[in-house]
Amino acid sequence: MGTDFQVDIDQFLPLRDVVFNTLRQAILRGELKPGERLMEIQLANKLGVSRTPIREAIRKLELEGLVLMIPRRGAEVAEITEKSLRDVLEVRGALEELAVELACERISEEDVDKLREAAKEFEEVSKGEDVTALAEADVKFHDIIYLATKNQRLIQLLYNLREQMYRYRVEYLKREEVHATLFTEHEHIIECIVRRDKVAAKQAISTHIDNQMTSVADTIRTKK
Amino acid sequence: MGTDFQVDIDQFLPLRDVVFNTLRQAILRGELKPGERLMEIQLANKLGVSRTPIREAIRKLELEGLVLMIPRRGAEVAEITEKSLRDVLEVRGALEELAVELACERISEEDVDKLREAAKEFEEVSKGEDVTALAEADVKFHDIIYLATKNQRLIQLLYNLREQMYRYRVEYLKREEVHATLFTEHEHIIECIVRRDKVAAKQAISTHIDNQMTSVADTIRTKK
DNA sequence: TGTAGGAAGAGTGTATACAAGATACAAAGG
DNA sequence: CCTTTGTATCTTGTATACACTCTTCCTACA
Repeated sequence: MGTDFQVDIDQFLPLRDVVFNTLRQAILRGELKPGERLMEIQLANKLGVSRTPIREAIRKLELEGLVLMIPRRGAEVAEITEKSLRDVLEVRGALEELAVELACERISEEDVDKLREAAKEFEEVSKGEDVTALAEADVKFHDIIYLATKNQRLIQLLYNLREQMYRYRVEYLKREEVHATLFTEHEHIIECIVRRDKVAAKQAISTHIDNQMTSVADTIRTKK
Repeated sequence: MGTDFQVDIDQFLPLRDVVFNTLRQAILRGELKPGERLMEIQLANKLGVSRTPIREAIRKLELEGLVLMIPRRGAEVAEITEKSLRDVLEVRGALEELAVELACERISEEDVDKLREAAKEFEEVSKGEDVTALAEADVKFHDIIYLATKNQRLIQLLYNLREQMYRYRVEYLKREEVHATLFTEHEHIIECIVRRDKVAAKQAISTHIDNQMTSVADTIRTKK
């Protein structure tokens, strides 16, 4: 009886981390636009904290390359150019290939089943209209592969690189004609992993990323 | 006539960056040992600054994974396990392969010449006893390849991954019997790049990294 | 003797205060 | 009319102060 005392986990997160996550999301989702200045007092007032947590959050954003520091002028949101996105995708491609390769070696039968489920769920969701849900289903699918690598450093880098493209990934998924292709690609990737066929798996994931690259490049050009 | 008034650029480095670099070096070179606590007041006194720059530096070290944050207890130097180094080397291997592949496509004739020079210099230095100089010569060689990729994100990641292994790399280079092998491998890599032979180049760099992995794993085991 | 309780100390988390550099604008001089 | 200089203001960089938590150790009581 009585209430379930569920602690709000955010309660225990230091403010700097709350601020960091907030700003990071805002930048990746395009709410804070490239070139926009991040002024400490202004942000502090807006978020209802002091300058200290703001500054500490900005230090992390700085190291992540999401903001550009100008001496004695503060931080501004880093520009995202087509070039910089291409750079990210090149790196991501290589690491995704590594990931499926390692997954072929290390994935458990259980996780293969999870992978099949995730692919199925992706197909289901793709029949609807909810692009955010679709993005999440896609994330879920790829996460299983990432985790199967058992390489913590790799997992962290892939999470990061994926988030860097959040905005553009959503644009990509808005194009309904790609949904079927994506599903087929997912199925193909699963097949390769089941057969533990590294070479084919790398090929498959590489195609998967290349398609995204082309689409993202288009999106950027037309949006500019 | 008159003097060139050249400003000391380091004069303008914010203290947080000085502290960040200092702590980073200390950790990577093993002066601050894994598990050791980084206490703010103590560090502040030692470095003659206040807690603020210390804290901001720690935020960056945190994001880089060099320190582990324990809530309300502060930062401690992250453990480096054999597993975590293997993880780093797996990732580094994949990115080095990407780098030579891109270098094959994008390197200029000029930079190929520089590469030859750097290899020669490495050979020269390897005749002496100065391990630090040898490490630097090796860095110089690989930097030329990195820069040839023209991929800023990749370059940054490779710099970072390399530094994470500074300690172990130096141990590796202390073993004189590997010097000749290294030189041969460098020569081979250059050949492949000159022929613009991506596949062979990837193979070559992969061997190069694998050798390091084996040696580093040995070093860790014996040191433990 | 062992354990519970509490007080003191140490250290982080957060806020604020102070210093100094950058910017913008206005006024003065050529 | 343009340039230059000075001043006011804004913002960052750094230091310090305060609050709160966790640990530790000592004491008192069972």
